[in-house]
Amino acid sequence: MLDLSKDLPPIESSTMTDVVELRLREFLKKKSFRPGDALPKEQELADALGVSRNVVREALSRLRMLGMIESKKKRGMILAQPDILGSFERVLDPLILGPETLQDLFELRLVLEMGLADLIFVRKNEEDIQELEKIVDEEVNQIQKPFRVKHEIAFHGKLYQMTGNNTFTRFQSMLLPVFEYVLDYEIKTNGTAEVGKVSHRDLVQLLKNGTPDDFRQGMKEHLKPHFNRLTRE
Amino acid sequence: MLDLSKDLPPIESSTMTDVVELRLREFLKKKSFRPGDALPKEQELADALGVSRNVVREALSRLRMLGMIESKKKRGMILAQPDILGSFERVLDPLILGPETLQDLFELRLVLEMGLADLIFVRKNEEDIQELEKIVDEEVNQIQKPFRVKHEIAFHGKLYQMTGNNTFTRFQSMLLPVFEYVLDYEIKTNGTAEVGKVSHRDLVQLLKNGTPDDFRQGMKEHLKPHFNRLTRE
DNA sequence: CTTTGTTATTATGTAGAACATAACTACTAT
DNA sequence: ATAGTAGTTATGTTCTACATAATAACAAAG
Repeated sequence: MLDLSKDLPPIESSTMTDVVELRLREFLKKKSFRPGDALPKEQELADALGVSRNVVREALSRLRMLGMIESKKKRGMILAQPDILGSFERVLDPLILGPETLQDLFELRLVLEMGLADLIFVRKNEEDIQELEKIVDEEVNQIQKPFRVKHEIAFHGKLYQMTGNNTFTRFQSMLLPVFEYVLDYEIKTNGTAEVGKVSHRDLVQLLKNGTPDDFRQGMKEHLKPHFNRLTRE
Repeated sequence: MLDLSKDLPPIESSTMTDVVELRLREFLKKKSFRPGDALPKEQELADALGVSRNVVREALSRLRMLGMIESKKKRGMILAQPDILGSFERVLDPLILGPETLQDLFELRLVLEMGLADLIFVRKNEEDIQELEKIVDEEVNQIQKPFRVKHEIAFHGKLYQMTGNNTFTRFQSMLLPVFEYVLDYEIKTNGTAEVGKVSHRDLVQLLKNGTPDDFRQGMKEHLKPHFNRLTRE
């Protein structure tokens, strides 16, 4: 018997709302509105598109969630600068995401931290180093799990922040629950989460006296246990 | 005169739809539904929340866009695996994003490509190398701009694909318009976009015979012109 | 003449009812 | 047992109506 589902994939019927959402996004791009520009009112859009105001509102509600538009009571709607990470935030829940995606995100973290070195060295300053040292100092003798996690977050979070790249920083803080989740899973299955040979303190030293490549090598050692878990797909 | 807008930030009144969207997301997490589980029907949600079905639908429309739920005509709604990059895709338009965000994303690319080395070496195989060589061969003598961009995309895109990480690959292809935009801007202002000393062909050689760190060093040289543009914030 | 209070206007926010439609169920007929 | 039929139901869509807040225009007051 031949596999029908291969030759005849189920038709995906998009709803009016889907179409309107797409059309509106195209409209915003094509007209090359500038942020702050006023948009046509809902009823006008509905009339032009030939759908009910309700459908238009559902589509607009989506764009509003993405931050592409803002609506004020009488003034109408205005184009806004969308928040690229806002929608990310809503979806990034370890309990909802599938295991493949979680693995992808975990790998993303490894790649990011390995690639950060150059940017950090361009942007770092004395205060940053001092703050890192402070974090490391508080870390001593705190080996219980909740504290370790807290310092792990503080240390690596500070590294992202040192890039001066706000998108990075927010991205990292959003990915944190994912890392924690994967780590917990790792502990449950492997018994314990190994720790790399290079400590946070070592990394700070490399940051002060080393080159970007030195720091990157240190980071690689620090993350080694995680890298060892990577499989050939 | 003191700056009133500092001391008295405008109150942000969230609409019912915003609240309902939040409540629904909490509801989905709290009840720990599994993907595929059926959700209460719209009218029940509306009654429970004490709002009109219209508001619930606007909120559901958002979740549907995020891929968190799917609706079928009679069967009701079911929880789905959200697509973390889907919403990204809608927003990632260089014409809409602000210059700071574009800069952030450009830096993200540099960080990613510097960090990819280890993952690539874990996952690479003979076919990948051959395909890369093929891309490089076609590259020769094609120095007109559209062709150069095309090969640039083909080569670096293949690198991402070699990670076997689907999230990376999609991410990269979505970021492409941003890179192109920034590069065009660079050419317009600086006259021309410089090219690093290490060519694509060199990188392939490093991939075949070198270590991850060799490859990374090569990539750094390859991207050097871009790194040189980084400012101390 | 500027500031304050009032009113009218208007576009979004919210509600409710109604019908269309697709998908599912159960029954029926041959 | 298969195909055809009718009934049921939850989402998709439309329409109407009203609440509400922001704005403008104007009137009143110092």
